[in-house]
Amino acid sequence: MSTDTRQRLLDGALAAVRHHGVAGVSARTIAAAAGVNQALVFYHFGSVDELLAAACDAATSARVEAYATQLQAVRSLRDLLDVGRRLHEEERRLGNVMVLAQLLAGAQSEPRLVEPTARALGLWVEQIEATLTRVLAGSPVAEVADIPGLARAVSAAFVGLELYEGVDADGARWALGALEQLAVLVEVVDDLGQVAQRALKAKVRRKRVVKR
Amino acid sequence: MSTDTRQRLLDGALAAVRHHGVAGVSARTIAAAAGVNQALVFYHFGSVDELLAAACDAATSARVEAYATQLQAVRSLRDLLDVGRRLHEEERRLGNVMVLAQLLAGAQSEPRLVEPTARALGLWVEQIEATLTRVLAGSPVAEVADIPGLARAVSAAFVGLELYEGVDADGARWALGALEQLAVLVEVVDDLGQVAQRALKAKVRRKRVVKR
DNA sequence: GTCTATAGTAGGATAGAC
DNA sequence: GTCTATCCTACTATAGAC
Repeated sequence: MSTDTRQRLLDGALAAVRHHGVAGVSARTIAAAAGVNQALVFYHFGSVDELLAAACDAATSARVEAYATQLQAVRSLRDLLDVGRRLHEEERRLGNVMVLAQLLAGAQSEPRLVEPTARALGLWVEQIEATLTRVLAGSPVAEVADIPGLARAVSAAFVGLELYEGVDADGARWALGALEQLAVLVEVVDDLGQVAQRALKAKVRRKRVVKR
Repeated sequence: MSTDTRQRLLDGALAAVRHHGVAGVSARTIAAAAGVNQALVFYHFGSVDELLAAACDAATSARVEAYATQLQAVRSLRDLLDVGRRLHEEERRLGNVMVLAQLLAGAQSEPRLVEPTARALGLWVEQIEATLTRVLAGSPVAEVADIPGLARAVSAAFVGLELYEGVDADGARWALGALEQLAVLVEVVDDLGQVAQRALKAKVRRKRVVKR
């Protein structure tokens, strides 16, 4: 059946990227992973790049959707850290972040991959941004933090950490732990009394004025 | 001359990775960029991967050395941000972060690239860690922040940002701006009076105990 | 050390049988 | 829709002339 083969190719493309990286992926390795004939890559998708683009789109939408409800339930920074850690571990286990990292690397010199990878990363950014906005509402941190920018930084950082993990697993775990600990600082600030918070906000505003 | 050709190949390798990515780099593209014959890649380095490894090593040592004195002169967070921004812009202009990102992507499925890329990233981590340790000494932030872990997180994040920049330049700039602004929070905390700082430190310690 | 030439392999893509 | 067969290109790597 056609739809079945298409799906096998989409799955095979992800598997091949996980296993061989962008540098080693080809119509042949994808077809092998999918258990179908090599010519079908071109029949169904036209070219290897277009198949990779489609696979990236499909995989990311599916994963983001799977986490949307969990993220929407997040109300505190502590919740966010819990969901974030679960999300990171699961995506890593499924190899999805790796695929995104590899395709981003490929997109740097393959224009046809730019749009799909940007869109995929954009889907994650969207979710993270909405969640951060909700969680940090009213916090003094919201005075300093540019939340849309922060959501983008977090997304990019996870890609970098994934690549780092591949060459130094201990170092990457260390880095991840440090980021989680850093969130404690935000909690501490949020737990300050009203008076101290107001003083802090004032200080922050003064700094920002000076800075510009 | 031999040493001249070796150098041309090392430079050519970096140029080729910048231009074609790991996925598109080959003995031929490197030789073309170096303006030498393709067979010399194998004569001087044995294989493409070994040349890439050597180029990665050489380039990173050179760049880290070039920044070591500037980083050692950093005494405040404001200094660090200034040097950090200059460093980031220059490395980006030279395309060095891109090379590291591409080789990290390649290393995920090419074991021979693991050691050189880990070492290259390690050189940056070393510098950043030493600088952070110096700058944050005595700050309440040092109570929460696991500095070695943070140095690793920062290094990995820059790699991710570089890849992000390739598919969404505006988003990446936004992210970078957000991270710089976040540093203001640290400054604010550092500028608190003695009493407030002591109170904050105590709060942080309590949090950490609870957390474990 | 550097070049030419070439063997051998892998990949993109298409034509045509089924 | 799927498979076989095939063309063409680009690659790694080496042998051998200079």
